[in-house]
Amino acid sequence: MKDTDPTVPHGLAPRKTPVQTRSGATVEAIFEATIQVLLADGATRLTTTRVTERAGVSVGTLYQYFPNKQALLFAMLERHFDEVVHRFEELADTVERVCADGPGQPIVQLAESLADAYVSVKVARPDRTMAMYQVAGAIDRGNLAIGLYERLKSATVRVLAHASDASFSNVGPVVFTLLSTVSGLVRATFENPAAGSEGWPGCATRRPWSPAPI
Amino acid sequence: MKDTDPTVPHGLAPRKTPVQTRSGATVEAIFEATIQVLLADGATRLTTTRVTERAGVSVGTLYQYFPNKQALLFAMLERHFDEVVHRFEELADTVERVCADGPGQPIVQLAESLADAYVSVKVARPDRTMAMYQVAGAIDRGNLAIGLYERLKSATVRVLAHASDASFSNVGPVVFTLLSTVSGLVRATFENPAAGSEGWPGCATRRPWSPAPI
DNA sequence: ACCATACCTGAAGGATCCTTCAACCAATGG
DNA sequence: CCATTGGTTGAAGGATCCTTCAGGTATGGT
Repeated sequence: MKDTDPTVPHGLAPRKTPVQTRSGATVEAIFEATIQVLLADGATRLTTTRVTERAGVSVGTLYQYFPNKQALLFAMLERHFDEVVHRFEELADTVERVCADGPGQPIVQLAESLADAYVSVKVARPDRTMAMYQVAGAIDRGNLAIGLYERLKSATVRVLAHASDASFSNVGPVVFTLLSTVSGLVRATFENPAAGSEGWPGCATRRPWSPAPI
Repeated sequence: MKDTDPTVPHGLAPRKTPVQTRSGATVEAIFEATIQVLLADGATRLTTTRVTERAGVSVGTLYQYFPNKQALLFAMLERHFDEVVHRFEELADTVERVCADGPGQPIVQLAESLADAYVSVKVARPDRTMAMYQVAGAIDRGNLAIGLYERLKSATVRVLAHASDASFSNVGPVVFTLLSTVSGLVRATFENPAAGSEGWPGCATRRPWSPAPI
């Protein structure tokens, strides 16, 4: 009965969902261990055995919840992304409530709120953010975001609709550009802490290297 | 005597450089095959055997030029990035020649030229661009760009210096932001052709999926 | 306290994969 | 034309890695 969700690529759906509290903690430990292994050993050395060892459980346990390694990574990606989406929807709700029947807010302020929402999720868990960057390329994201991106987009549109000094005839490109540039800047900053903070007032540069945008 | 270049991480330096034309073609074929395998089978299925099969050479040949798989990917990344840098330096030369002792150009135009330079390299070889995105996360980029990013930065600074209507007290953050946002937008467009072109006047949307910014 | 279920274990099968090396072919220049 | 150096081959060793499954343990509702 599983593996029917059209938004999840074939063979990547979780095998079962934890029902007892113990197993809930187990899956959580596996997720956390995956991040640690990813940051410590890199994506190429990410192994089901290494993950389960670090999580303090047996390999078989992992395969109880995920049909294969890809499914584990996919689930992590989905979870992380869902958090961003959720944060955006919260912001949209707030903005709608505040600007219920007022004049709205300046577009600059709305854009800053959106950027803040995005950054806040990333900064809250830098390790997870970095881990996601590592696997994002190697994963078959397929139609991961076919629904998730739509939600992100509509939340953004809802926010942008309350601009007091701007209105968009077609928001599509606007939203895409906004999200792409913000995520690009954030990603570059995470991956190049040296170059990212260098020269910025009040930012201390620590690491002496600076890989650049591919 | 090899593996002494401080800008190349330990163990990732090429074993030897082709000297005859035949071997030059071989290495080129290996690079090309790597891209194809990357796009066809994904990063996780990228295998030295698969690459050499597709390149029409033997496995041993690959290991004659690269000490290991990582080194091959690293060399590709370096080569691709070097092309971007080169394109930027060309642009800087051109701008300096044109604005030799004139009033310079509007900052908007200079920024557009820079963006164009970046995009032109990416668009010239979409396959290679996509391949780079796939491996960029999984590769130990280490100090890949410690020198390469400096060149990219200084070329950008040289261009920006000829703005007729702007001057920057510290260009560091400006350059970083410019490059990060442009690369972010380009990457998102490459990875999400649907969402990237949707709603843009004169852009035909083809694919029905749209993974979003991680 | 008891039992149906949920959950966990970890050795082992089977499948790749990375890398080497000894033997063999091709080119270049004197 | 021949010797030297450059280039290629591909089977095989050794190392992981993914995934399963039969057997055992914990949980929580009754």
